[in-house]
Amino acid sequence: MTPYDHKKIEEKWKSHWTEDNIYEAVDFSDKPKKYILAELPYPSGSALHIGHVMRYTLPDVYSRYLRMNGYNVMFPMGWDSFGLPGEHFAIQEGKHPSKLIDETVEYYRESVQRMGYGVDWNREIKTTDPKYYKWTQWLFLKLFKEGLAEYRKMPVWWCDELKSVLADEEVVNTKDGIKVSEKGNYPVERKMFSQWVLKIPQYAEKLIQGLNEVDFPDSIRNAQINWIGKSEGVAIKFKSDDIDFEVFTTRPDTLYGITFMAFAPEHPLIIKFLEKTENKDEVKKYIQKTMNKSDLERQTLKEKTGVELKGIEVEVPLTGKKVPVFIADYVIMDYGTGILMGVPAHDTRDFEFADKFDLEVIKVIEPAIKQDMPFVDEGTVINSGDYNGMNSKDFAKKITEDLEKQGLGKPDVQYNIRDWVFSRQRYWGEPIPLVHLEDGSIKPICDPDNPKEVETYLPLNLPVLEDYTPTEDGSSPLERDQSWINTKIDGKEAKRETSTMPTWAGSCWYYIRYIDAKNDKEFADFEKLKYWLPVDKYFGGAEHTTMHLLYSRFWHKFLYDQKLVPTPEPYQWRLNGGLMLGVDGKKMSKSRGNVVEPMEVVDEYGADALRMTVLFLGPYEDVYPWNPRSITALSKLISTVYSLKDKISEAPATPEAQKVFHKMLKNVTGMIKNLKMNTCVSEFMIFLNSIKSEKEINKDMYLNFIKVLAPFAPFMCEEVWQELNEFKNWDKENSVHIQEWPKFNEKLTKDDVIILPIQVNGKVRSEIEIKADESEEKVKEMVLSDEKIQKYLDGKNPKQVIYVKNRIINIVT
RNA sequence: GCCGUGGUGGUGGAAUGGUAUACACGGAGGUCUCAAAAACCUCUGGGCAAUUAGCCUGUGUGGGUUCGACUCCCACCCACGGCACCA
Repeated sequence: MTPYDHKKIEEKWKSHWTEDNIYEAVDFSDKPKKYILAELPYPSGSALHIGHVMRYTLPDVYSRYLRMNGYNVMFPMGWDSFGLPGEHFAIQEGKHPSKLIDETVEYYRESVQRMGYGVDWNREIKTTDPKYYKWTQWLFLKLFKEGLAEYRKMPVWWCDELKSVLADEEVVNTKDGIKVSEKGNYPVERKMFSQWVLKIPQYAEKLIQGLNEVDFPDSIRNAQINWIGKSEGVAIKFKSDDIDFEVFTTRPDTLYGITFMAFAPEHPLIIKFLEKTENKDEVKKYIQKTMNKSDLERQTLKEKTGVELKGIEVEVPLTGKKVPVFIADYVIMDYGTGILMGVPAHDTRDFEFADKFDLEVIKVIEPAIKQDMPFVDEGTVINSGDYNGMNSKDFAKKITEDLEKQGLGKPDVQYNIRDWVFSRQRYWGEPIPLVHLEDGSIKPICDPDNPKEVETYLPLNLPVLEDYTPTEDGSSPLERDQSWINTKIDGKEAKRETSTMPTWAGSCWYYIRYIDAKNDKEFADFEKLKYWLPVDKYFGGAEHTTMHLLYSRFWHKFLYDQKLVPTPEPYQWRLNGGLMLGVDGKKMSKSRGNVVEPMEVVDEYGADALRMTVLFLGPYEDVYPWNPRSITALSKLISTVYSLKDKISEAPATPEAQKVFHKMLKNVTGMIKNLKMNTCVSEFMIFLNSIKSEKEINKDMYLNFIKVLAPFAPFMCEEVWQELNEFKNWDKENSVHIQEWPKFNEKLTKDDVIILPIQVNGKVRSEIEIKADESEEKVKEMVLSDEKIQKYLDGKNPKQVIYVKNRIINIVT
């Protein structure tokens, strides 16, 4: 008996598989295609970490299963190597990112191979490779050409700790309502900057509608819809003497309840009102005070503040009522028109404001059941002229029509989603391929639709800067390289844009590049895209739900409109993976000392054992603490299977062994399809528990088991497969991983004798042994004559007897 | 507050409306051993009872549908995740 030497065996097969690229995905193969994708890692450590192992193992098992079932499977891998994580790692290590990243990628590739992931290495991509980011820049130029990229001076989130601006999505709320950076939880503040934005709101509707075409879990669908934040309502025209403006509302049915109007302090129309108002100084003072408030103050502010524009009135359309005008800090400038109609009776915030300023409250909707004000649900319309008595929902439609007829309003839709801040004043990113001319105009460095220009001017290489660290004032480190900045376009002096793109840029389209990774004429061949798209199954992290997953859908929809991709959605199906916590049940971190290094685990127990361990934990999407006992159990399982090869014989399997095998095969075949890998592992254990003490094990059965186990424990299974088949030299055609998945025999999965539980009034009281598929009559007869059951019947006839074939019988008395 | 997901032994978790707790971890006892580890075997939801049986109870709480409910319906409680002065 040879003990299982995981180190030697895993190293051997890793080399063979990689050298022969046995997991190659073939373009235009006759086999049906499956594109299985897992989010690409950003290399920012010494190797893959345990989170990656959690994310990649199940998709790998699944794609191996598909490959063995006759599919042309693509399971690619690449490196999201631009961006803050890599740059931070470089600063920390004191090395230049351009050097460090390549070393890091080597380690990552090595650890992916050590885990046994079945990747097609011909399709490997790296977002920092100029051959790759040439096309990232090209895509940006396409967006720019279509008016979806814009340079704008605007308030953006600035994080002093990270020395970087952040997109809305990269800023999160703490429990106390304070805004911090998503990466690292550092405080952020609003600052005015000139930034590049991508107009994702233009695709808001398409991004919502597209969710109906794909198979995403409700949690993800819901989170994206929530983030986009669609509200349907009416834009209503208001008037104050000669000043006209529009207000967005979702509740036109409360029009008769308006008792004031409120403007955001930043609103540009206020200047016009200032000339007329009686308390000009007071108003100016209020605005100044509000604007000077730090974001922190405004965020945590409990009480609403405001000031009345004395002497100014606004006329409410249809009703003709005149109402006072306020400036209030609870009105947000960038939502709707930055103005709201105050209906205190039916809006909690307006109610609070009216209460503080002692304003009139007019109830215009009567709830079915008496309730305190403010009442925000539907009810019966009152105090609204001719409309009284209607249901408020119907009234909303009616008044919208009436407003529209009189030219006083029209249906309108508003979205919460904001323009995506796309530039970063950091070194480690794709340079934005634009130049600024002396007259202030901005030009692309080439026309993306002119192949010759594209060939000449792209990629715009990132210059190698000795000092790449971020600047104190938030300007780009690229400004240190004057020779790079100063350039000429059409003979005119120009300065290059010095901002770079955010981490997200490269990952917006990487799944497209895998399809045609080496194309240097275009970003990808359309025919190949037609074959491979959409991604059939996409695995990733929940943290990307409103970032990468939304951003890449946005780019894809744009590309679809440009007829550059054949499908309206990139990903047909999506599942978010869970997390591995430390032994203590807390988030892994170096300071807590609870980090599990997967490569150390592989050294000690082998990759197969680690793979099985993370699969056995439970469902893919859940969060688990690391259990060091579990790895020993699964490592034992691997050794057990390996040692069983010494027991194989040509003698036919016993009927019992056959039954256990085919049951296991049937169950696993069904479960793996549904990605229930944890119960697959249980099935393996049940099978092994039942046969491991046999003196002899039938060779065919054992080899079929090895095939089924191969996606889970690829190294050990390859070793056993090669040995028992007596393949002397390695030939990729003989790999266990491209063998056909064994078929189970339905007949052999069925028991001949069944222990049938007997219930009396729904409670199990006894059981009898019956032949499988015994007639109902016979079963009933046997059951009713059962001694124990007779006791429960007490001489009476049962009212009803329900027999579920081969499963259960219930006697109702 | 709104939206979503979930709540099963000491722990991770299994269960097309059909014997709840498969499989594993942990625990208890045993075999082997001078001893320990490893390995193997038995037991392991709670309670009553106990040679054997047997009985009661039990999937967050309270109702309902059903011969039968972890599963379906209604109400509530709790945990986690997303959004949030979004008009």
